[in-house]
This record gives sequence, C-alpha cells and structure tokens, in this order.
Amino acid sequence: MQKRDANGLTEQEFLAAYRPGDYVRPSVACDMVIFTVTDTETSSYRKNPDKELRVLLIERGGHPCLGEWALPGGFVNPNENTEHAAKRELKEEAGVENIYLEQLYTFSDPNRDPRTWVMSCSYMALVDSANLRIQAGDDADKAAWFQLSFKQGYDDSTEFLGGVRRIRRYALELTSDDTRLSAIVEHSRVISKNCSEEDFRIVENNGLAFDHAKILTYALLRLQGKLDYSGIVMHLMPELFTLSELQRVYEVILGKTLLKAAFRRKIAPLVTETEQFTQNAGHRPSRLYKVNWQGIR
Amino acid sequence: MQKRDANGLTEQEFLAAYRPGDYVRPSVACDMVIFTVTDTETSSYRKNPDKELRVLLIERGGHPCLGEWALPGGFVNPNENTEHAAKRELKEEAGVENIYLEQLYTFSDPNRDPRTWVMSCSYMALVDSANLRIQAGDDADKAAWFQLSFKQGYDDSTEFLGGVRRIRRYALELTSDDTRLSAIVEHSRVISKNCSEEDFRIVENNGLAFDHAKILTYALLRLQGKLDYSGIVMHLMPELFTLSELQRVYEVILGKTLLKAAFRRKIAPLVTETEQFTQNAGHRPSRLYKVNWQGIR
DNA sequence: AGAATAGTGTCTTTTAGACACTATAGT
DNA sequence: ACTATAGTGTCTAAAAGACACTATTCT
Repeated sequence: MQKRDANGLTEQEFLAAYRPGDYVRPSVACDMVIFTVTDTETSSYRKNPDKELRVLLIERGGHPCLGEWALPGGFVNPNENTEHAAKRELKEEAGVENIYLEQLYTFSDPNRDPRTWVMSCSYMALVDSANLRIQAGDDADKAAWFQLSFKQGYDDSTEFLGGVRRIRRYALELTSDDTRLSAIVEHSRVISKNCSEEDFRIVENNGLAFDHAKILTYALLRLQGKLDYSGIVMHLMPELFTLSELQRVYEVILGKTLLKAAFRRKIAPLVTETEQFTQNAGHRPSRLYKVNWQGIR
Repeated sequence: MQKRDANGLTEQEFLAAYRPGDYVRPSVACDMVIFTVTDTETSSYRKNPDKELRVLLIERGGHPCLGEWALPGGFVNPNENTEHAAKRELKEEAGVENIYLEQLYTFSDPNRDPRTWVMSCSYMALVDSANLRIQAGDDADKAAWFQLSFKQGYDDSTEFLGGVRRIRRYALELTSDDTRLSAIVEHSRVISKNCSEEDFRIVENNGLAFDHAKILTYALLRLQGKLDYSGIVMHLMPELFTLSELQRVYEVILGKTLLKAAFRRKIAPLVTETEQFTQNAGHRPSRLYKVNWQGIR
C-alpha cells in the first residue's frame, strides 16, 4: 500500500517515525473466577452426597486489602493478550491447564484499586474437581476453595415516565474450613428509551478484596444465565457421571430443585450413555454417562 | 483498619509511599458498534418499505489504515471508566446521547494496532434512527452509515477424540452511498473437556480498519443471540411503531422471515397498544404500539 | 375493484410441568 | 424387609409452528 497521509508519509514511514505519547495509561489485570463443584460429606452410607459450588480465592499478603480474599489474577504482559494472561495465571495460581475459559467483563472504575489505575478484564473458568490434583496455592500465598451460597434477596421494579428501574440484591456467602466471607451486591438496571444504565454496587462487604464481590456476582449471573441453553455445565463434570449427579449440579447453581423426568428429557442430547454403573451405593446402581460434545452448543 | 504488612506499614502508609512501577502498560480504547435500523425506498405507494440494519463507520484520515473505515472510538481517559469513555465518544462522534449501550468484549491481541499496544474494550449501542437528528460526523472525519448484510456461509463440525471443532464463516457486506466494504470472518470453537478455545479470524477484508471486522461480527452475533429472549430490539424502535414494522426489524437482524401470528403472540407482553393508526398507506391502516418497558427483561 | 397489508381464529406439533409408579443393589 | 435412589410412563398445560381466513383503506 502506497497511500500517503497529510504529511506525505507512507504507512511504513509513519510507523517508523511513530512514538507513543506519554499520556497516562492504565494497568490491565486479569481476574479469574474459577468455579468447581465438589461433593459434600454424606451422613449415611445410603445417602448420595450433595453438590456444592466452590470458587478459588487467595488471601492477600500485602496492602491494599491486606488479609482480605481476592480472586486469583495478575497483570497482562506485553506481547500477550488477556486470554494468554488468564491461562498463565490459571496455571501459576491454581495449577490447572486446559479448562473452560470465558471472558466476562472489563471492570474499569478508576478507583477500583487504591494504588493506581487498574482495569480488570475478568474471566470465568470451570474445572472438574477431579482435575484439581494439584492443590491450589503451593507458593507463599494462601489459597482456598470457598463454598458459595448465592441468594437473591430484595427485588423491586419502580416504574417512571416511560421506563422502569429494576433493583435486585444478591447475598453472597463464602465459607472455607476456617473462614467465612460475605457480601451484598446490588444490581440496578434502568430500562427505557432514553437511558440504559446497568450497575453493580457493593452494599456490604466482609472480607472480599477490591471490587471482587462485584466480579463474583457478575460471574454467577452469567453462569446461571447460560445454564439452560448451553451445555456449559458439562465442563464441571468428571469423565463419567450419573444423571442424578448432573441434575444436582444444575440445582446447586440455579438454587432450585428440578423435576427429574423433565430434566432428563432436556439434557438427553447432551450426554451419551455408557455400559458402566455406580457400585456399592446402598441402593439401586445408576448408569454412568459421558458428555456428548457434539450436542453442546 | 490498622493492619500492618510485612514491612510494618499500615494501609495509609503503604499507599502514601506507593509508586507505580514503570513497566509497559497498554493503551485502552473504546470502540463502538452503533446499530440503527432505517427504511428502504419503497417502489410503490402501496408497498411498505423494508427495514435495513445500519452501522456507523468513520473513514480514517491518517495512518495506519489510512482510507479504511473504522468503528468510532477513542482512548479512555484517566478518571473515567470505559463506559464513560464510550458515552463521551458516542456524543462526540455520532452526536447521540442517552441510548442503549452494552459492553461486548475486550480485544487485546498485542498486534491489533501497528502503532503500539492498544486494547479495545468494545461496546454495542442501539439507536432509533429517528433519534439521529444530528448528522454523524460533523467534524473533519468522514462518517457514514453503512447498510449491513451478514450471512453465514461455510459451517462445519469436525469430531475428534473427546470433542468437536466447530467452524463457521460469516460474510459481511457493508454499503453506503458511494462505498462498498466486505469481510469474511471465521469463528472457530473447540468444545471438549480438556480444551476450550474460541477464536475469531479475519479471512478476507476489504476496507475495514484494524480488527474491526472481528468486532463487528462479535456484535452481530451478540445482537442476534439476545433477540429472542430480551426485548433489546425495542431500543431500535421509534416512539410509535406498527407490529409489522417491529417484525421486519426482527427479520432483518435474524436474516429470516417469521410467522405473523406466532410473532405477535410472543412480543405481546413487550408492547402496549395505542389508539393511533397509520394513515395514507394505500391499504388497511395499522395500529400503532409503544414499548411496554415493564415487560422487557 | 383490487392491491397490499392488518389482524384473528384454529388446528397441529412440540415442549414443559407434574406426579406416580416400577426397579434394584446393599445392609 | 427396608432404605434410598434409579429410571420410566403418562397425563396435563403451555408454547410454538403453520396456515387460512376476514378486514380495511387508498388509489
């Protein structure tokens, strides 16, 4: 291409002479919401264990937010894109590779980090807990898998001239062996012709670093929203699983129970039956299935 | 809070002493995909005009990509977040305010801009064309609304051990009064247990700047994907509209025709009927509706 | 009158919800 | 035998698809 600009330069000449300005640039970090699903302890030899949703957090060893728990993450390096950075962090901080990864949202409020201007490009990752052979946080940082409870509380729509404002509050509770964290995040949305605002606000926060309660809420809503039309859950399942297990995973993420017959009809195209069965369960054995990746959208 | 870190500093002391490192930081820009819907010329006084989807592009007056057409956008300033930047750009470059705005995706490949390291946080905006009283591009830059044709071509799934690779190609054609642009973008997705890769690749590009063909494709897929479960289309409609008009907007975005009766059943909760009717149409008048914002999800 | 669209009725098909019933290993 | 779950059958209700029919205004 030999086009010349207003100064008579070709593109090659322009780029050779180009010097980036010295205006202020943000740092860009990747923060990762890594979900997995684990079994609870079961009380009786007969009872199947319940499923619980867990997320990986890391205790901050320095200011700011010293002693609070943060999503694993780190800065994006030059010569890599955010996805590379996310994968690198995933390996370094959680010891996992080759798992489901999806970009969520870029959080960019200028004061979200008290040190300096840091944007966070957030990612959601899903891991089968059987895949977690490497214990998270081998290094100095203290890492832990927190069990997550996510409940919608306050919910209100107020109408105004030509529009609606919808406010919902979500209560997050996170528990690990020795730590309990909690947060309340308010999601408000103005829906009208002349305005379109969506906002997450941290109403209450006990022990979560930065704006990570927001990011976590965003991730949970995305996960819930994707559940029924995409086969995203399959990334949380082990190689072989029973349909009841799969149903319990859906249930723990959605926070409600589902009807067995309807559930099975719906997920039928997403799974393939095997000839293997569970054993020693204290009740009728259950057929084991594997994921039918063709059926996943 | 009086916690002290490993150096015996409180958070206040730490922050007061904090100096950001001088490692390389990216520039962050917002690029905007601004959609609107317009009427085509109608051949006969009887025939209703068709709808067409349009997107705003700006011809680049300098290197790089001199003479090519780019999405409107600009850098994010310190003390604003990406959404503020997007709104500012929307006003400056397209002369519109208070319209629907949604963050799409952050494109961050290190070489996407030949000058320097620039990440693009992309947004999608929807405007009712009646709202465009201010002609876009009053200033030096040449701006134009391009009519968009978006067709899926090649589509293939190849199975491999324990997974699927799905490849789809999309053909974009953009036409304004005096310019024709086109691009082919390939979307490939690997869906399997041990891998999760999603990638957009520009296969062919005639006249679109940077990686903007990618961003545009991403926006179109998002718009299509959101159509049926959210009332997002309503942001493209004027104050009063007929149900046939609304249907034609759905049809032009989805690229397929819909059945009238079923369509009306489905969108019924999203609209409110008025007592006004179209006039001088050369055929039976049509009732005018307005948006029922309560019904929008 | 007749072109072109507006608007509705209704039949069929598909999907979802509800719930009861039968089946079966393990102690 | 009994517990706890596995798995299926079937009825009902709701939603989607298909298509034909009637209604209405302007030239």
